[in-house]
Amino acid sequence: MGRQPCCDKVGMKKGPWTAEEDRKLINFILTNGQCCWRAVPKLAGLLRCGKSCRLRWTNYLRPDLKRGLLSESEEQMVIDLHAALGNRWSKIAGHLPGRTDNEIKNHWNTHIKKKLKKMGIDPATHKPISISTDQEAPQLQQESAVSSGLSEADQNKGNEKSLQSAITSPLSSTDNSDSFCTDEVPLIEPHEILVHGPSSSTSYTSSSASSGMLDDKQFLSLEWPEYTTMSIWDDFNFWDSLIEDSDRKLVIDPSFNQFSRTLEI
DNA sequence: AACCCAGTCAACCGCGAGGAC
DNA sequence: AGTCCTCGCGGTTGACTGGGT
Repeated sequence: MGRQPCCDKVGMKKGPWTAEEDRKLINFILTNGQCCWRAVPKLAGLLRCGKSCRLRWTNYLRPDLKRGLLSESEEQMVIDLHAALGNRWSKIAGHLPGRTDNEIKNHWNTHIKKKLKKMGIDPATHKPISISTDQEAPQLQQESAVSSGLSEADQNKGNEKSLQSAITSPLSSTDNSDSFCTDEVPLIEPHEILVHGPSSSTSYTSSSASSGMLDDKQFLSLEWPEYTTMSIWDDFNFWDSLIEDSDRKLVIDPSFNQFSRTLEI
């Protein structure tokens, strides 16, 4: 029996997403939550396969995504995690809140690989490419290991274990109690996304929002605002605009995995 | 101005894991 | 136990962009 295609390719649209498609998908997910992806395009009125919808959402439309280049500390963390985990991008992404596996993978292939090679480090093994030809490499590698808290022995054996030491100093947290288990992909749990109101900082946390949880009664039905132009993120980040709006909170309904924008009463 | 080329990144493809039946 | 289905992952592709000539 042949493998079934992920979708009926006839009539399916491919290629870049249009603003209208984005709007439809966002609308649908905000209204219905993330359910069976296969059903999403049909229900949302999209001529896309479910896989494409899921990818678009997770890699681009999700509200908890950071945009822009990885910071130095994020980059260092990617290097450390890659040394421990290899090309397990989703695991690596799990330790970098707001970053996607695709984003990290791309960044690795386009920036970090080159950077490491320049430093005389083999990006695949994280070892010096050639000690005789590049005297800088050992020192640099040592620096890297020191900064990450990984000993060479750690790197050579028990990668999963050594990772623990690497990830207990995540950029995202000064409190180690919040560090992630390596086997867990700490995608932001719905109940964890919360934009604080005027009383707190404008930033939102993906690691611990317990102190800011809202009562269920505070959820109000969502009305997606009328952004009529192209990709609503292109000129400004819509979610940021929500965040910065001190009168509103952005939360996800924990029971339905459903986004709701709530008004602070 | 036109062309070429390398870099970047969004999106696609195919596979494996895991759950339901 | 076997089959089917869905989802998620990692590798790859290809469109787009900016710099160089």
